Amino acid sequence: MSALPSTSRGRATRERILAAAEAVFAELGFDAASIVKITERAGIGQGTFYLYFDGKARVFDEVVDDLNRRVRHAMSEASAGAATRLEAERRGFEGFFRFTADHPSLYRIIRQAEFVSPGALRRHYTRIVDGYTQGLTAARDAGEIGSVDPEVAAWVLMGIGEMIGMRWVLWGETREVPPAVVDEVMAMISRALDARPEGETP
Amino acid sequence: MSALPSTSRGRATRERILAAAEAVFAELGFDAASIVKITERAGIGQGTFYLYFDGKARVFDEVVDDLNRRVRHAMSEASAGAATRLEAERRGFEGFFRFTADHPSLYRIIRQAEFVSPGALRRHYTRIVDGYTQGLTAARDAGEIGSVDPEVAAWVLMGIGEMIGMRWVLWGETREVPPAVVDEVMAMISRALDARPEGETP
Amino acid sequence: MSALPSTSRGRATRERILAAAEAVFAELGFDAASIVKITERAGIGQGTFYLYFDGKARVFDEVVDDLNRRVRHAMSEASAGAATRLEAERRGFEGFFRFTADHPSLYRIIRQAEFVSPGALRRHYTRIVDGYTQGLTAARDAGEIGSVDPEVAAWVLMGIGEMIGMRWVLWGETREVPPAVVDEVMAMISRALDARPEGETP
Amino acid sequence: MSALPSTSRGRATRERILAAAEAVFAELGFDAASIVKITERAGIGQGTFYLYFDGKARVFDEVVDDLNRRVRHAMSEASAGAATRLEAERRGFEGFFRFTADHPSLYRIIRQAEFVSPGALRRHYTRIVDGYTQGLTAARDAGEIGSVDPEVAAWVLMGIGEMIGMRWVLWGETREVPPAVVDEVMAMISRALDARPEGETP
DNA sequence: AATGAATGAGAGTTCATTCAT
DNA sequence: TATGAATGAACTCTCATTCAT
Repeated sequence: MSALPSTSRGRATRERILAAAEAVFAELGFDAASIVKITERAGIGQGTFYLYFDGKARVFDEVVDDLNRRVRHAMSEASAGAATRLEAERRGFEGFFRFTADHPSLYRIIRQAEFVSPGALRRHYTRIVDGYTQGLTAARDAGEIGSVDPEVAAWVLMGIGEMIGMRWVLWGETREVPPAVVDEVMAMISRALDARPEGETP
Repeated sequence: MSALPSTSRGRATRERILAAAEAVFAELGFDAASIVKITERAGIGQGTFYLYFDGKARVFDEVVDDLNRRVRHAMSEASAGAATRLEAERRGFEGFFRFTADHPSLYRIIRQAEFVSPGALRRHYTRIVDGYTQGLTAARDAGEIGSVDPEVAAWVLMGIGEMIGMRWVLWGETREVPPAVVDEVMAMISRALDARPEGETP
Repeated sequence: MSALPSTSRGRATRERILAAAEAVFAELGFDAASIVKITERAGIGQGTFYLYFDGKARVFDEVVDDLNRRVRHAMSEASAGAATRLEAERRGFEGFFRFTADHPSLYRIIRQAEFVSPGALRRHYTRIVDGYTQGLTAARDAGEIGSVDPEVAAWVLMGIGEMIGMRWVLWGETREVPPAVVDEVMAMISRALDARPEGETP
Repeated sequence: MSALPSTSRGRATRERILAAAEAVFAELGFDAASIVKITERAGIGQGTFYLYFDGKARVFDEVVDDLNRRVRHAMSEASAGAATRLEAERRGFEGFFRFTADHPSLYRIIRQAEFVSPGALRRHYTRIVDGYTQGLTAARDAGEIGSVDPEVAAWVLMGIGEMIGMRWVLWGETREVPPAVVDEVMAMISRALDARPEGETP
């Protein structure tokens, strides 16, 4: 039975466990990650772990939720203040790629989520997609893009982001998506969405 | 040290193990899948397993390779005989979705590959993408599509296929991608690739 | 090192722990009973426990002693004022059965005593038997019963009480020894002790 | 999942585990007995244990059943060939005391049964008592003893045997019930059952 | 007098792998 | 070619106890 810590010392311990867990999960994967490894990295005793979490699966859930929150924050931060939807999209993508580069753990951890807690992967993607869908709906209503189905388009964007990030950030030599590739991708997305050049009306 | 079987009986045993392994991996994931479960489903003794495979990770590798071969076969089968590149693309996608629906194991198994044998996931995607790249290069040279970068476009397509398949085949109620969604996706892809209407020259 | 409490608040805390421990031991047994469970039921912090007792085994000892004291009290209360030794015996048995029915914990806890603190079980039985022995010695000297060996007879009575209580109180449907059974048992005991009818001299 | 051994080697291993478990349970009690201690004494690996038993509680059950079978066998062996019921009873008791002296484990193990597997203790006593009940019923019908209720009498005898055995075999200095005590007890039982001297008719 | 966070030893259990048959 | 009994390292998790506050 894990309890929420009531002292500031307890709160600090909890944070240390969470951070250690994220690192170990990213490095070894859920299965190979053991409580011993997590507590060792957190610099605490094994028993202490169970004071804060009910088990390995529970920390994992929290780590996933945490990453999800942070990646969405990074994306909305990045796209804030963009003039057009397309510009927002581009900056959002760039924010996503940057976050991926800084936290390769995202991919490694997220991809295991499905087996650990059913629905976690879907929840993760859906939360991000929802943001896209809202933006695309607004853009379509404003005439910035053609009459695409916002939900379908949102999942399409999600897939593109995932795969491009994986290919160039995770597997590429430069650990970042080269500007030329971003340009190419954005051009394709722009056409796919039937985006109007700035100021033009349909 | 496992050896390739020389008798037909041996070959049959090997196949039984492979099939059992795929089923068990799909059902339980790599880690929860145990040799006992695999051998029990294959109807053989535990020791027999090691006559054919050097360990759990090795069967897993073969299962992944096998699935990869089969999904690519399904896609090329489906797109064979299409008049245009876009038509081929559409049929390929449909073949991919169908295979996914028939073998949900694909997603479940592939996603674990990364932690089991490093590079397996990348190899899987790269093989499929290579097919796309060749097709797109030919299409571009033939003027069927605009002057997109074939490799970037191929990864974009891969991402779209993955995510749409996951969203509608795995998580959708109908366990298949609704035709309307396929249409919408194909329309977006068509625009993204700057595809010329049939017979038109740039 | 635990100390006897000097304040009334301390004394109250000690009692709360003792009561909680008895309940938890009866419910779960010595081993499954944990300090956390005991302190939770007592409504105190874990550390507080060690202010009053040196460890789990020590509280257990006190609980056993306490139960022993209470069961002997219940028996002597019940038999007080009986005219003959046999009547006293009958009432004592009835008191014992009643106590057992009210505190099934007695059996459960006593039976574990042996492994927790060596000698505890023997001490428990010996204390009760001593009471019997005294009574029987007096009865024999007064000619109320035949010339049986008081100690042997006392252990015989102890065994009968234990087993009859277990059989009918613990395992019986009515959770009490039916009067007919008590009658039958008392008749057997009466004959065994060669008890003289009231007023008769040998 | 434990399986019955199919080879003679397997059968031998199972026996070794059972014997080791009985010894360790008797020495340390159920809780303090650990799988490591049992397997060490059996001279096998820890994992091997689980090939034959599903867990600690299961071996315990088998050990209890085994002891019960053996004690009943010892008692019926001892009383076989007795001329009268009372003689049979005496010899049965002596057999019981002897078995207890040879296997002090009986008491120590049996007494824990209740907490380990509910009903085990009751089952143990009931099986022995059933034997008594049959004998007493026959004796009553043959006029060897008075018209006592056989079931009540049987539990009374069970209780006497238990307590006398505990007091003199387990806790006595001689580790056996002194003949004088046996005589005294048998005299009491004889009177309690209203046993007729041989050849006499009621 | 009271607390509860922290600990680490040890519990039961699983499983990939080996090897004598 | 096939077997399955045996293994021991490693796993998750519990808990009596300590101690700074």
